[in-house]
Amino acid sequence: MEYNKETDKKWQEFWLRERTFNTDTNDSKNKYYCLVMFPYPSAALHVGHARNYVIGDAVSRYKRMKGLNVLSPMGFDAFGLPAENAAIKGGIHPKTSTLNNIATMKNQLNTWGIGYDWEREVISCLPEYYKWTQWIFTRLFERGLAYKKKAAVNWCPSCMTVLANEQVISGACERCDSKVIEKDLEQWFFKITAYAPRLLEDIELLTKWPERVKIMQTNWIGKSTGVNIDFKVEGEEKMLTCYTTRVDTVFGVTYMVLAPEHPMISELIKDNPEAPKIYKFIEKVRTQDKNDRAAVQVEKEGVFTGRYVTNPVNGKKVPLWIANYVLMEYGTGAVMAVPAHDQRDFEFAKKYGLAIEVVIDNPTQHLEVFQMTAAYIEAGIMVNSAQFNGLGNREAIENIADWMEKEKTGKRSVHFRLRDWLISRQRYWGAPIPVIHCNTCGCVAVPEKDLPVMLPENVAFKPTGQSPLLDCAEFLHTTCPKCGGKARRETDTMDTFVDSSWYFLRYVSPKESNQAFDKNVVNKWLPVDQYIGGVEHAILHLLYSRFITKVLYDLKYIDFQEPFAALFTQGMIVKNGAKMSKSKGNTVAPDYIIDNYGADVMRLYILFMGPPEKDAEWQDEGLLGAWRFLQRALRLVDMLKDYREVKEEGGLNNYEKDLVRKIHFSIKEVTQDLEGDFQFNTAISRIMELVNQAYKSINEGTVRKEIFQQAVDTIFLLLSPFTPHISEEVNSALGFKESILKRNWPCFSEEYIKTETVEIAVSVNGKVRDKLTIHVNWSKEEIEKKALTLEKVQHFLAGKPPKKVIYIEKRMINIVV
RNA sequence: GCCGCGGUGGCGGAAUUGGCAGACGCGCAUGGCUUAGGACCAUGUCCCUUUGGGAUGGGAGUUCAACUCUCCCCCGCGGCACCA
Repeated sequence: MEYNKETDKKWQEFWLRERTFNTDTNDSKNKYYCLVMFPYPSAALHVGHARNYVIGDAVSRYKRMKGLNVLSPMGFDAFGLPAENAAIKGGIHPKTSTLNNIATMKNQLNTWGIGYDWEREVISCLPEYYKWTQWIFTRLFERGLAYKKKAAVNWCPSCMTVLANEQVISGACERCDSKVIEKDLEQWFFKITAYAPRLLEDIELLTKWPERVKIMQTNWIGKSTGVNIDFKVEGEEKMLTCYTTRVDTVFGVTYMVLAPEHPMISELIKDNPEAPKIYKFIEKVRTQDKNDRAAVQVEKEGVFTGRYVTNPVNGKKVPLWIANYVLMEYGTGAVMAVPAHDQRDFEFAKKYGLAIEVVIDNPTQHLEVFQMTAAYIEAGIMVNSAQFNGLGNREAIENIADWMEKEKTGKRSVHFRLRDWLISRQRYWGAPIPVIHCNTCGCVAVPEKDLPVMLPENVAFKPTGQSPLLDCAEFLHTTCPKCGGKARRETDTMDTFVDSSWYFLRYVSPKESNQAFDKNVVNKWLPVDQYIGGVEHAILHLLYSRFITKVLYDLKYIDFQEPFAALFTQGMIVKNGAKMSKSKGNTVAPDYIIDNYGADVMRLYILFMGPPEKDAEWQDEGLLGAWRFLQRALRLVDMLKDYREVKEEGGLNNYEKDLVRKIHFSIKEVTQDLEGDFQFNTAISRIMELVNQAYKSINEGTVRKEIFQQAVDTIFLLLSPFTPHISEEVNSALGFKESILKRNWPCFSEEYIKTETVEIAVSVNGKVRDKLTIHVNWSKEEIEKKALTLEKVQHFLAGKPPKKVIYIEKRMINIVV
């Protein structure tokens, strides 16, 4: 039997014709929603991309054969910067290039034999989709969860737009790697911080998510518990609130520090003759790029405000400073400084000659301030802390917090590292934010009947730092939906992560023109049963999607709180030790492989190369191995066709027994591998062993045709999620009329796997010395007796009786001498 | 610095969860077939000083038995990071 490009084509057309992958969502019985993260449309896919879809397809095909009603849709995350940047360079409109790329990509996915329900295709840059992205925005806006504010934001000077916190990687833009600077700008935010506690708590519900993703989200949300303390500013009624997790050190405060961005600074220094100097310092810090400012090794710098504050626990007056090491975004932007027990404060105090006071003593060696070269941050005994002296500092944290709450000098408080999600972008290729600015009514959401706010196509979209839509008069000028007066449209567009934070809801009813999704169907089909994608989305996309899902839940549009029941994150394919990328020139193009070997060879190798959740090194020779294996398996089909009927009377002979056992054992193992954590690599190696056994039995003994046929049939049934074209071909050659997907996944019986005899290892002092074939009914004593007579064992016994004998059933016997 | 993941032949990787380390595949070697190459078939393939000894990053420990458990250390990858 031959396998070639025509085979691929034949079956791809067959699936299309038979509507094999089109799912009726009205029937949700035995539903299984298998979702692969929708891609950004790119023209040049490499095998690294292919891995994603091949894994998803293997899962979807396997589940179909298990009798589940599988929904497997695909779409495109089609807004975004690359198309816009390419357009600026090459002059092709982003819409044109994006739609072209989509066509190319769909075609590629088809040639790989990936089965999707293309009637449910979702393209985020088309008005019928982004209408509902805008609608979701207006839902959030109405609840006060979308708001505009002037804030210090991350600005990428190369992309000429703002970035969400999540898009800043070590102080650089995640897309272009330029250093991000801070700017004060009026921007739109989603109030994801309001959901921080739930986003954190509900991680517990995600039992089928990888641990590492959950940890990353936990860290990103970054909960910390501590105490807010009000320090009174001397000579004013004003209070300055600081946040600390180390309330045990509160008696050791010797100064207080504000972030340079702190809003009260101007007021506090207005009478200070040194004010210009202070402003100069603040300016200097703020124009520093974020990465540099955040680096630990950066010298701590600060300036005295001329003001003093009072520590409420002991009435001590301490100086108030401004310093580069305090962040406005975290806590309250004000920090109580305890140089004796915080390394940053210690360095700062040393540099500016500020007091240092020990309040936690080292139990093993008494601390003297003048001898200290670093802050003492270990556990210790409270000193100089009034009634708390003598306590361990760990328990003092709770005691002091209780006391301060009672005295009303402080209040327990929880802080999150998570920031609100900055969703506005000053770029063209995105969904317009559906808001109208009216001089009398203020910010007004565009009413649902006026959605979508269409993105005009005829726009000069050079990045200038301002939104390109500002230059489009017919877009900009409008009337206020409330008062009908002259008004102006919002010209910023939305972060593409807004588009992708709800697309999984759209697939179940993609053609809906009156609502974002059909509530009934969504509630039946979601949460997604299996979500598959790259680990690079561990924080951004997955956190945003969880957030939007919770918002929609609260607004009663859906009745589930988490969008993805199970998550699988596959590893990258690397070549020469590096991630595949065009710029590195180490990509491997699937087209070449498809042309020369066929889709199934590529699919098989990709799945065989290693555990799917781990990175894997691409080796061209590996393809050859997959090719050889499939040829070898196909030759069995030819052999079966010309097989002479064997006259065999009575029960099975040993060759037949071995083959039958291997058939059942393989089904068992492959099923287990697929039911577990998608261990395709070991599943495939099991099938290889079955093929090897088939050859062995046929070559060395006589095997009845029906048993041989059962072996061949099983091989291709088990292979079919991985190599669907070949499997369909064989399935049809064996006389089956319907798609192999309509057949049941094979069953096994333990009865056939059992053996009467088994070979066990015989070890002496834990070291294997010999083998022994035993009958499964033998008692431990019998086996022991046999083992002790073995020559190799005798050698080690040297005439003495064994000290101890341990028998592990059907595995080994260990003799201790 | 903190958190997480990982380290097994020449290579990708297995190991029933404490029970025969190296399944399966690549590569390599020898032979067969072939005008030749490829493909295919067969056999072999951890190392050594071989009645034996040594090997799962290094070192210790628990155990009859450790890739697997415990402790210390080294290396690689990923996330977070002046978070008070």
